[in-house]
Amino acid sequence: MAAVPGRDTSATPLSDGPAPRGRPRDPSRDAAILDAAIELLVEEGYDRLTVERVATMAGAGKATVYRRWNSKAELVMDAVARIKPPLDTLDTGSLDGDLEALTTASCSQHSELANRVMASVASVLAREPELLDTFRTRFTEPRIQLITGMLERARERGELAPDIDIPMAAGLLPSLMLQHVLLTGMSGGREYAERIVGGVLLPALGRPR
Amino acid sequence: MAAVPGRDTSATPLSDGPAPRGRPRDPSRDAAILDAAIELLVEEGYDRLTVERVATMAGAGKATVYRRWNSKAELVMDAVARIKPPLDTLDTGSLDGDLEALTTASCSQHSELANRVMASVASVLAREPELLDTFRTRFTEPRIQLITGMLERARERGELAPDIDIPMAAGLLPSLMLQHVLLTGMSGGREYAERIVGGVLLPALGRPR
Amino acid sequence: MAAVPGRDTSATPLSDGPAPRGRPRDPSRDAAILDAAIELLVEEGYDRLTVERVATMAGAGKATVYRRWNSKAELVMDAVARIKPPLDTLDTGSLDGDLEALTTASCSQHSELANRVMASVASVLAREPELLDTFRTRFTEPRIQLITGMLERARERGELAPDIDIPMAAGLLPSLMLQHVLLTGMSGGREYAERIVGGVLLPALGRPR
Amino acid sequence: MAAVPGRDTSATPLSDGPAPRGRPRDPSRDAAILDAAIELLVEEGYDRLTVERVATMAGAGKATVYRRWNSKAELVMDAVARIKPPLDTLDTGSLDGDLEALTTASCSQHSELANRVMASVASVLAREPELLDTFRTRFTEPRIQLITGMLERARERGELAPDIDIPMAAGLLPSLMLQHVLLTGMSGGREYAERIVGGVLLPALGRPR
DNA sequence: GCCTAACCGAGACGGTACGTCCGGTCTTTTT
DNA sequence: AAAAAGACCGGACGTACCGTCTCGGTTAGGC
Repeated sequence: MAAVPGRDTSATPLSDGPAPRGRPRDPSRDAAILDAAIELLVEEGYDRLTVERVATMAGAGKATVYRRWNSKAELVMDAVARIKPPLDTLDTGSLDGDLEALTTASCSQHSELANRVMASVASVLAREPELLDTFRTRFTEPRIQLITGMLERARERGELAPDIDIPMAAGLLPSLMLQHVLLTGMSGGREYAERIVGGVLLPALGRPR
Repeated sequence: MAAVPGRDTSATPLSDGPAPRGRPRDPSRDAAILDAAIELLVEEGYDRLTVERVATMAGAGKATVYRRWNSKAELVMDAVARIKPPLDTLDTGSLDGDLEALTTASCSQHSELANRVMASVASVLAREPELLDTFRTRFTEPRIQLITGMLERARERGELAPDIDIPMAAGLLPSLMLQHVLLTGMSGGREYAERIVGGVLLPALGRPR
Repeated sequence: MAAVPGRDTSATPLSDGPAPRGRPRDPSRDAAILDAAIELLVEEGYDRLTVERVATMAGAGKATVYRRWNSKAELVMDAVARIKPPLDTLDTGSLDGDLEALTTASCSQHSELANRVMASVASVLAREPELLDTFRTRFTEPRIQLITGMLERARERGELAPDIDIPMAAGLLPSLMLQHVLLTGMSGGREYAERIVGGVLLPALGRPR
Repeated sequence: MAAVPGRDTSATPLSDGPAPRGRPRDPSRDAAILDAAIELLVEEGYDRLTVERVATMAGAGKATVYRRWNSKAELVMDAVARIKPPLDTLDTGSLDGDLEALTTASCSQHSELANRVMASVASVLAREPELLDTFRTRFTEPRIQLITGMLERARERGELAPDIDIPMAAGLLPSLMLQHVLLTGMSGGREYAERIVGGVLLPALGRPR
């Protein structure tokens, strides 16, 4: 597999080359820089975030940043990819239980942050296909996969009609939550998540209202 | 109604004050500048768009731009607000007919452009509540209103169950289309719009699949 | 003779053309504008003086200024030319008396102002030969002529050796006074003028110290 | 001695402070920028000179210019101060020899250039006392000092009457040469310099014509 | 235990866009 | 037709940021 886009790992190759010489990179700088990037991204948005400030906040020099990432865009993308989904797995044994857990997760502070970041970053994605790919692979798809898995388990248990369009239904909740943050600037809260699940998602899954 | 945010109309007040003195603003400059802004926004994205180039393309001076808008962000926001929805009304007399027209409109080149622009602009909206407001009032809500109207007419005709969550359902199609553009960089095409309508929207409206 | 450079008199021709139609120019605007120009020139210098401010101070519009002068430089030059020498004639009947009067005039507030203005305007003169000509004809030469006349009368009275280089000697006092203002920013005062006359001018005229 | 006004030396202190950190300023940029500034100043004059062009000619960025000087005015002043007098010393052993050398120097191309630059810059000096001070200290006074020294040596040798006003006499030649350039736009040439020395300076020094 | 290469923070470098201001022109209404 | 007012184009100013480079100083090996 190719090297992960958005990250310059030239000095710390996985496949050991001709033996690394010189002082090795300080791995603690990575975390410090990415944390600072996330913080600024959330507080200020993509275009107010400056590499200089990220470096300063991380107690690093600009060169240390650019040694690891080729551009501001790649740095930010990598920072975003670090945001872990709120739930790793989502398996309570029943669709109703899973949906309950999903509802809770969808309105968590963590999810709101993810949505804000997504908004910040949309303009870059729109013109950098490579970064879009990184972003999808490392950020969006894991989240969608969570719901897709949930729905597939439900189908296997016979809780879902066999003709439900699972990939589409899986995108429904995240998409509407993102839309809401984009258009109001605020999280919708648990109330809003419940309204989506009850009013739109369940009917779309062929469940009675 | 209050003055529209994102636009400096100080020299052309709607409510005629103490008689305007001096040379009036040339309204043709507004159109020329906004058109240039939209063109650049679509071609280059928000942060590659420069005010200088917008002005030059419009055959205007930078001062003429900044006399009307206080910043690049406000200019762009106003330009976006000028994008008209592809359909002004959507009334074929039946829900099925309306949905057919909506499907067509949702995957039109025009809608795709609007979604791309929305992506370009999301990062600015995220940190400027005033601009977000302008944007919602003049761009998003008219679009949502179109679908809301359609659904309300359907309900009046008895084509919809009375307990359908219309506002939520109205956001469904645009939200998923935007999501798709954001995450793939391409329009989904008519195919994708049909899949949303058939697989998610109709069920959510309580219609048989 | 050609029209005086630095002044656009096209609408008030000396040689009566095809009879002037419409509203005649308001001659009071000329004075108001030139006065404002002088004031700003002295207070702020040539490059901080703006035509806008001159017009506003004169209670005029910019067009009224540009109808009369073709450029800021010409306006300023014309304003400078309006500064009258402190003494029109200088004839007490004896060289000593004339020199006394000259000394007094040379350190007057009026002369200091003229020198400041000269400093302000030097940079324009250096690259606009036409304006330099206007300036010499209407400002510098009348002043030099005053002293030249004084020295010629002295020679006729036999108070001067016949081989004195009168034009050169005539420039001596103004030149050193200007130099002083240029290099110190302040007038030298009567003391300084007396020192020039006694220590340099009189000896140069072949008079005993 | 205090820091030289008109120059931001904050990053290269003469008195070594707490050890300089980061990449040191490239001294070659100073020279390149100042040379470009002088060239443009002579060719175009003060107000046609633009910082952008200076930077481009020097192969520098605007930031590099503004890191060193706070404004165009300070940059130009510093550039002027770099112009070296055509003669460092002036000592032939006799007053006549020194005067001969001075005459030659006074009508050199170099002196004319200095006078043109002085004219360019006079308007800024008139309103910025700090810059005037820099200018005097680093440009005017060294030149005057040359002649003052010459006259003092002559006095020691007994070639001058003891009551000659040396500072005043020292200013005579440069002042009249500057005046000439200012008022004619051309150098007077050797002829004019000789006329000053023979017709005004020598008599003022009490020497027979 | 020293040598050397690559790291580190700091910050200067070339380039480019921002938003402001001014010169000179043009277009309104009013006189 | 001239007046005041002020919009118009063009272009310079001084600031800020991106991505690169260069300092002095540090931290691993390899010898």
